[in-house]
Amino acid sequence: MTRSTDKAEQILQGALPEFLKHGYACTSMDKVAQAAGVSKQTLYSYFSDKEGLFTALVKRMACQKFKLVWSQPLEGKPEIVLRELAYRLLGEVDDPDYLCFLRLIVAESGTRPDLAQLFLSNIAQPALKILTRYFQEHPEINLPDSEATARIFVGAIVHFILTQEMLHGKEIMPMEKKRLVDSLIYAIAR
Amino acid sequence: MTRSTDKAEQILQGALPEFLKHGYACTSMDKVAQAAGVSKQTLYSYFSDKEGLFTALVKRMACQKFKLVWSQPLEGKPEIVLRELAYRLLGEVDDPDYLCFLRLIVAESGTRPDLAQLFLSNIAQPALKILTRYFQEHPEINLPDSEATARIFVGAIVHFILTQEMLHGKEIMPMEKKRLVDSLIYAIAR
DNA sequence: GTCTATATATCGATAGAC
DNA sequence: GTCTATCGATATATAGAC
Repeated sequence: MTRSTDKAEQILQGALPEFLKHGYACTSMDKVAQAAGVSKQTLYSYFSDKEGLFTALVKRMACQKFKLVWSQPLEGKPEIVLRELAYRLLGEVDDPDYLCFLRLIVAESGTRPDLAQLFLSNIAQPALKILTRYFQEHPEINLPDSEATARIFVGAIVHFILTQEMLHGKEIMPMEKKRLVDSLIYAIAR
Repeated sequence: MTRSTDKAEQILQGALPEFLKHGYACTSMDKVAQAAGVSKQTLYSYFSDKEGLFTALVKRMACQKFKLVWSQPLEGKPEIVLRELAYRLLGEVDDPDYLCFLRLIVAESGTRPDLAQLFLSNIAQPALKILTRYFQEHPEINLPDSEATARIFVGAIVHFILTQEMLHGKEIMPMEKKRLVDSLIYAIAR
């Protein structure tokens, strides 16, 4: 690893919390420079402009920091595996940075569709594929459409995170995780 | 209706497409004034500042333009009713403004939790309540938890809209609406 | 009440010293 | 290569003419 990539890393690490907290428009290059401990000119020597820095940062987050880590393959009794999987997904939002990252992707998806698709192909799609494959390899669950059912499973959980955590529904329309997971498993693997 | 509220209406109508298209930060008061056909000073005579205008606009959208309209109560055979309901929800995103509105709510939910909660209580929660009630009044579907199941139903559809339309997943990981709806009804009302 | 003109601040990006 | 200083553009918000 060369010295220049170290500096780039330093910049990206400084920029990360700024963009996560304030979003693209409300993050200034001055703040990034200050947070990274370098001058503004150094920023522009490593990244072409604000857009380039942001793009590099989102790629880094989608490919490293928030990359889906489902190391071990799914094996075992459906009710156990699906319950374990549901709680693992629900647990990801215990990281506040992850919520901010999701918010950022949605917020910028209108003007930066390529970043949204990068998120999908690196995070959402792998999860769906693993789950789809599990359904296919366990015909005892007897599903008519493994892929569509995988989307229902993931969708119910993502929607729960969206409403409860991201949109602050916890306080006005609370729902216990256990009730959602129980009903989800009843619906799919009863 | 007084003359002043007419003018306020005119401003809000001009501001609507600007905020929907560009988001809060990238919408300038100059552009709003131009779009509404009034001077900038008139803006500030009807609204205290940019924040006040934006808040009033989101309230208007949540209470009027995008308010959930489920006039007729849900009645009939579960498979028919649920299918009809699913397609009605999926059809709402044929309005591009609705997608932008959702994006805006999510984008600003970090710094404006009150607006996110306004969206939930005026749009998301009523939908869940109506569906929950339908489940409760149709015990032949035999669900262990009506409220949790309603969240699964709505969640699967919202997640579909989120990934396919908002995050532009249509092009890289397409899924037919019919497959999702079929599997959803199989999972819940089989 | 409404418009033109402007005050003040901050942004992204750059030029020049070392 | 890195920093300090600054340019030009644009933002919110306001003051004064009519």
